[in-house]
Amino acid sequence: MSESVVLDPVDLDILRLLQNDARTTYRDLAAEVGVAASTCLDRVARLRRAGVILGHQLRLDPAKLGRGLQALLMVQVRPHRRELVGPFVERIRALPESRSVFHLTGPDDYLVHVAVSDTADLQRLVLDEFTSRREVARVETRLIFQQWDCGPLLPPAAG
Amino acid sequence: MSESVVLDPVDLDILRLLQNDARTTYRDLAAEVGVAASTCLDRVARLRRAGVILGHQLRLDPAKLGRGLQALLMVQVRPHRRELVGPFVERIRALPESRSVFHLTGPDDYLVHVAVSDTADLQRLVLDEFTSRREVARVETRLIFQQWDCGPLLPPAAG
DNA sequence: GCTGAAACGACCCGGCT
DNA sequence: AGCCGGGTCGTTTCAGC
Repeated sequence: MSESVVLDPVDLDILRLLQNDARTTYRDLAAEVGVAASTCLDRVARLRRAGVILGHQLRLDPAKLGRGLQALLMVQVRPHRRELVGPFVERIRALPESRSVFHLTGPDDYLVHVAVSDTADLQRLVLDEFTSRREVARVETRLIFQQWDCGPLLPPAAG
Repeated sequence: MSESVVLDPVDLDILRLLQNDARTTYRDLAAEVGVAASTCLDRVARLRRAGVILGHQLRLDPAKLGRGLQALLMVQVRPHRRELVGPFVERIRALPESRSVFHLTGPDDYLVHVAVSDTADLQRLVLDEFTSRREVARVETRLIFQQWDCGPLLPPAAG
């Protein structure tokens, strides 16, 4: 499923540029990477088919949508068995406050990134949707002061 | 900076659809939400100007790029002063392995989401880029088994 | 906010290296 | 095979209503 794909420098340039702005036209792309526009089209289609490109996503500002407070919830689910954690994850994913969910190694089984209106909203979320659940053994809440996104995700230098 | 913006049901529908596929054409968008294509264009431009829409991003599969292992690093930076943490964050952001960085409340000051090739690569990253730094007091590494993205980020129901 | 028309970009195809 | 160039068609975009 996740076999590595052979990517030449042109592919990497294309990905690098599209990571900055996924709406860059093939014409501009072509001018930057030094091939014809139609070739860019072919390359992108190939990367899409190969599963390297998963999709185009809109990045929104949570604060502008009335969700100015973000937090990470570290959750222990006990007992940690498939028939319990499957429904748990699906319930959490369906919450409008959830942004992403991680299943982790370590003492905390899950980490949930949430965006809420304020601390009262956060308290409600934690109490009603997490600690009230029988399978949730423990929740630790960490507020997010600030978040940074990092440079484009690209393969190791060695190729 | 992050004042809330007035969004009517048409704006919300547009955001909801674009979150699913940011490449939906204005023509299709218009048909779905029940306004003219040019109106959709105006709405999106307005949402962009208002800062609700931050940008269009390509979602890539880290595994396909030779980064099949992801982890969260919880980092204590001591002393936790501006002149130390500013450069620390910038250095971490510049690493090709970094995906995002969070400044948090709680015992761990920073959480860093990284994507690496394998455990050897992760060990190298932790030893060379984190624990070897004087300002890094402690690093706790949690592997990511699985990650889920959640539904579209939208305002609280009350509107 | 809609309509229609002009400009623009995406995309397909046939030939070329 | 992969790359290019042009032609066609759909989309975006803007002026006027």
